[in-house]
Amino acid sequence: MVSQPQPVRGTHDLLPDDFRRHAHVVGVSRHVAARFGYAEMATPIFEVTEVFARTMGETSDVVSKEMYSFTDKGGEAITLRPEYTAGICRAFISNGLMQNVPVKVFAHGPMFRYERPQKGRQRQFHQIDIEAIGAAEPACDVEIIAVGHEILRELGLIDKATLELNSLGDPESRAHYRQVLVDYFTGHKDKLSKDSLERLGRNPLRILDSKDEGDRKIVANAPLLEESFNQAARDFFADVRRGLDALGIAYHVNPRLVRGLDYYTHTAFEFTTTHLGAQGALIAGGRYDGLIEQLGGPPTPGIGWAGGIERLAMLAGDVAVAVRPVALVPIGEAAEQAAPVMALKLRRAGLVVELAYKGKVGQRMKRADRAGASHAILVGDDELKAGEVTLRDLKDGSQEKLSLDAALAKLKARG
RNA sequence: GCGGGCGUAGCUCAGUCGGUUAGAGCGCGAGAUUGUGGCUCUCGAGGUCGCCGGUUCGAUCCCGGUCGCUCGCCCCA
Repeated sequence: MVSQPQPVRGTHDLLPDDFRRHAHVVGVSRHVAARFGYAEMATPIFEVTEVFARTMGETSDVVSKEMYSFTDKGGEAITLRPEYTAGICRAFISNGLMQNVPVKVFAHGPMFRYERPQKGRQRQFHQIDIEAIGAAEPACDVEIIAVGHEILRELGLIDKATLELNSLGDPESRAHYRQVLVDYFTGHKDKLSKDSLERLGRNPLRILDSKDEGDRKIVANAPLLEESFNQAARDFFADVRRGLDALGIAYHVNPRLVRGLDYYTHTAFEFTTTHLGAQGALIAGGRYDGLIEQLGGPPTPGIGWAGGIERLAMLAGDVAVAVRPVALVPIGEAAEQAAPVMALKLRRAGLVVELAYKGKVGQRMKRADRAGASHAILVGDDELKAGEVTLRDLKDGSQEKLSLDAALAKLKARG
């Protein structure tokens, strides 16, 4: 036997049951987003590598080791998108959308990161994404977080999630804090873990998040971010918290919450869960006021978040099939000929019809049952001649003879 | 990229202290029931025991490698 093809490591097929769960997450998100005034859009699945390299920071893990990059036949450096934000910001610039601010959008689709797969982590995975570009007010931060909160609520996951909140301050505050931190940790250089020593040069804020025992002791006495805040940063964060309080959205201020990507400022947040092993983040995002400018656009504030569809779907669990079908079971030559026409008529009327075209009557009924049909419509040659069908309720086994139109009316009435 | 665990039927898993025909449940197919599904009973199909190599008279079992999955680290949705 020839060796059988396998999916590429870290990729997965979405069989109908999986797909239904995914579609449910996307569907709920889309509707909630629409109610908040976010319009759906999409950008290409790949971009010029520069788009991600410039926005996410050369030193971030995503850019330095996780990108699916290749050179196309025209010699262009291309990368499969590892996240949505950069692409949407690029689209904002390319399409001159600065005329339309604030641009509030919802998007979803596959993302690609070359990582070691784990539970809730794949190389091709899917995200829902919300962005509000051109809004600098804390009210927008509150709204963005509220969208995520509502989505989790409608998915029935709000009890499994915690909102972690922090502020990284404005660029001035953040830069100041970075220096303070570097100074502090440099003083404890000899006691830092190897990983954190690495972070010191690359992304010192990350050390705050370290899981290493020794690091944690040093971190415990580290200067706090908010001590570096200027008045503007302080006021902004207070406004965001007030807004969340007003909406009754519970959160936990976590001073150690820092984002991996360089472009974040001010509000940073994560809806986390303890139900997915090492992968806690369900939805994560924050404000990125300098990003558009970094990409070559005009100075434009922005804020957004991304949510992992696989993770959300895993937690949300099974989703029932929306509509149970009706099985049309022809018996005999003439009925077989007539059945497709009858089925089409029912389908045009809006019913979901499973046409049983194989096997003996018993087998056809068995298939009807397995397809989850609520009713079976049996048509024999004699019934056909009489202009009748037998409508059988598969739940209680009751059945009656009536015209196809009458059966249709009855099924429609039941919904 | 680093470390641990695991790969036996479509699925969930037994099993062989290394020995001839590798099992169960579920699912699938046929029949009991030639115009009636679910329940029951009978029968059946389906496996190079992940792959390659080594040790051995003999390997699904032991060893090495490899691929895949999984858990954790890094990082992230």
